[in-house]
Amino acid sequence: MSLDHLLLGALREPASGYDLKAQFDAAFRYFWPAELSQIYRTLRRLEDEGLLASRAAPSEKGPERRVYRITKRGRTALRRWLAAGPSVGDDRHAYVAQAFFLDELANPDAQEDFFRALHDEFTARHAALEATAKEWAAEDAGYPDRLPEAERFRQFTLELGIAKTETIARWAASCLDRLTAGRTK
Amino acid sequence: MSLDHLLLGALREPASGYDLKAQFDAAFRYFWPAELSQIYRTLRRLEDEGLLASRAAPSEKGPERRVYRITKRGRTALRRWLAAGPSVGDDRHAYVAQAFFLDELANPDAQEDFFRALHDEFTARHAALEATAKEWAAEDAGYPDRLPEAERFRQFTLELGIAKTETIARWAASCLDRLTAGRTK
DNA sequence: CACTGCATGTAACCTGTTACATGATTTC
DNA sequence: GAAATCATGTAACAGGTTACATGCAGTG
Repeated sequence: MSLDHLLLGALREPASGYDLKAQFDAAFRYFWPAELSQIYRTLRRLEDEGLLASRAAPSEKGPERRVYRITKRGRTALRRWLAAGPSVGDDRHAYVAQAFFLDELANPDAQEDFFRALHDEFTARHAALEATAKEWAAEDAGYPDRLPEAERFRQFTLELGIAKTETIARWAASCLDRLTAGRTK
Repeated sequence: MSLDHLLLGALREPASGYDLKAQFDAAFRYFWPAELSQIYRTLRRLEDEGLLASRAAPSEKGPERRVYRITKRGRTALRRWLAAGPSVGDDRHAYVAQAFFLDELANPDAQEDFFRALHDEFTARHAALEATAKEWAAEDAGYPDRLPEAERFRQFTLELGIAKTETIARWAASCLDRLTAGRTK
């Protein structure tokens, strides 16, 4: 049910499904991607449940927009979700499973390529998040301390992304080192 | 389709669905949990596709077992998956989304409780993985270097789990510090 | 005889992805 | 007039969860 609550959270400011998709791509992508079709479907359901309300609004360009806002009951549901404490679900990481079975790839070059590719991927993700942090730093006075409350929590989540991608990239590099060390010895 | 390949990987040694569930709970839980009902369903499909073969076998206790083994085509599919390079899917972490909206919880105590709970959770997970590493160290001679190849890769995945849980626990502690610092100031 | 562990499964449901359909407005 | 962007949706499918059903064998 997390998509429900993400939409409730995002709709503290009124927005259309299309707007929300943009927000997901820009800000939520790293911890909760979502497709437009799913967003629309969920918005309608949340309205049926009374957690959202919508009205039609003219668009500056293109067809009519349906703009959603959160209701009191929606806000209550959002707060209840937050107050229930962190919901730490399951991890599903196919690349870890691949690493687990990598001895099946008897060729040492292929094994090394695997960890090299992982290292490159997470180094790139790390760099992208660092770049975002720099943008935020340039925009907000008082960064990174003395931020307004909402920005502070957003800052926290960005920091986690940076720390995690760095950890994974470092791990991949260390695996690669040990694999190549075993060969040249 | 990752569950398919996890089962193929696990079935380099023949096993029943029930055995596999035990293996998922013991070893794969941290990167790919799976329910029995899903395992059974998938095993049957993989047999239909010719990637697995099964035979009935008597059980020492309880009803007859259905023991699966991987076929040549299955092994090829497994190798192809590994050789295709790391498949880095999407992350979906509800607790990060909660942190993102945590300003909605106006009460500072509740905000701090959130990060305290996160810290405790990941510290516990970290400790559990460290304990597993110690067990492995006690069992395997030549740990942590000079391990047989298969064990080495399992060791790598365990290390990643340890490093990631530590990173997250540290991040939560740092958020908590900054929240409390802001209050007493 | 009840309980626990072994062992296999079905059915209903929920969530998320992919492909497709529709149509308006602005830009080249 | 074609392409890009805005904007909303439907349908089919894939993957995962939950609840339930069945039945054997050993233990207290």
